[in-house]
Amino acid sequence: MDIPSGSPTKKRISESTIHRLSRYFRTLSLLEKENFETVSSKELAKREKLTPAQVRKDLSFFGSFGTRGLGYPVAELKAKVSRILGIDRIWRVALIGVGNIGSAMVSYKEFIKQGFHIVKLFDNDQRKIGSNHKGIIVSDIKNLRTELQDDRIEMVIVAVPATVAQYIVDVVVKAEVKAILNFAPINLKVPPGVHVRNENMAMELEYLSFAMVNHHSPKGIGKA
Amino acid sequence: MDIPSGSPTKKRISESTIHRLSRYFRTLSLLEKENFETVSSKELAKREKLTPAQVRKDLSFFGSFGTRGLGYPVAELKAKVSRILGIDRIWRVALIGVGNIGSAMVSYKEFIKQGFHIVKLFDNDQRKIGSNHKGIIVSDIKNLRTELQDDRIEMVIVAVPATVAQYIVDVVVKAEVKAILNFAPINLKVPPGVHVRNENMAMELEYLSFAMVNHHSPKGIGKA
DNA sequence: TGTTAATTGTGAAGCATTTCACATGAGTAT
DNA sequence: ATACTCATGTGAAATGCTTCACAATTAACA
Repeated sequence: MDIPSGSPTKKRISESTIHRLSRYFRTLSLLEKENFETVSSKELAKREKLTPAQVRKDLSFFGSFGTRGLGYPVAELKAKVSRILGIDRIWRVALIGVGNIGSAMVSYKEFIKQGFHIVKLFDNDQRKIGSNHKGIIVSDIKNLRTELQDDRIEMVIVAVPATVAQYIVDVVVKAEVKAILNFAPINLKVPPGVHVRNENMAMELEYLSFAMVNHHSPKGIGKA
Repeated sequence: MDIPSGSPTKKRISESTIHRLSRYFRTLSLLEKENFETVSSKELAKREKLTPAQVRKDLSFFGSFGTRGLGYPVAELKAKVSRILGIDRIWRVALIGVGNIGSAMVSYKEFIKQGFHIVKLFDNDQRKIGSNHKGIIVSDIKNLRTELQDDRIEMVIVAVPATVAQYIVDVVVKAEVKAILNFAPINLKVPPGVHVRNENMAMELEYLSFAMVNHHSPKGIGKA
């Protein structure tokens, strides 16, 4: 339906392409608010600091969504991209660990905007269990496995200390959750078929640090 | 001492290599705690789910740190990597926007561990200005430019609403700060020579979403 | 209705990154 | 000493990603 039919060989789509699709989605939402009817690959590229060819190639992996001479219909393309990313629906998400980062994530607007609904919170701290965060009552982590299953949770966000993250994830895996966003700074072990993405804010600061000490100009050719 | 001298052609180092160096650094810290004297590219690769060749190639861009037949000396390699990344020193960081994410970042352990010291906080909310977060008094954002300069801030973390992020960043740029970690979901415009990295947690959830709807798991999660 | 201008979609070329494969050097044991 | 083993460092091959360049297609307008 969305992918050109008669293509039996599912090409591997690169991680970079998917990340760019996320960015296109965000920009398309903005363009929609700005009342653009259509947008060219040129304009989209300009806003994302990419080449027009890159934009067209990314989209072409999934179909032909534009009109030659005109560009892409904004609303329609946005719908297609959200379909491709799988965010044309609601995902039921649980957050494990209501500490500093966890609390921030409960209120993180970008999640809700894109269909990620945090519907359960877990913690092991008696002072937090039973308390209310943005309308959600914190559950005891003792019941993690059963509650994840009973509530048909599809994704979890792990925001617990590194020391217990693997233990928690083992339980999450037993509850047959197949997608994990991990904030703990460790390499989690999961069986095949379970997807893990790591979020580590220090890595981006480290990149900045590297860039600064090497005097790389962001655009350009190395050394000043 | 660090980079092979007499190499006039500074090869461009890829973003992936830098990110992997961050990961090596973290793993080397762990290995050090586990009392490993040396580590082979094979072992490092296993822990990071990479190939040994990848590890060796990454390191080889910066010098020869290993001993044939033996591997790499853990403590020494860790020191070299931290030198390469520029985290063998303290960076003076300011955090702008003490909201949900901002507050979480003040307490984020990975920053301190790697030399990123948040020494200033800014907000525009009168109720927050003057309050104390982990020993730091929140400053009025009105004084942003002068205080950034007076306190010799080298990096800023922008955790303000998207609507005001560009305005804030313009001030930050005027204060001659050259490195920005941006949590606002917009594409910031900065002049050449200013480094920006974006952090958007929703993007990783979107990647998970994509992975789930495309790549069915081996055991088959019943989705049609 | 024909001509012009715009912009897509896409093979192919051009780069960049990863992996291979092996010579090389270091340590160890006899 | 010599032989043997291990694991690095690195050109070269393989793979993957981005950009180019242009035919194809559409809208606008005379």
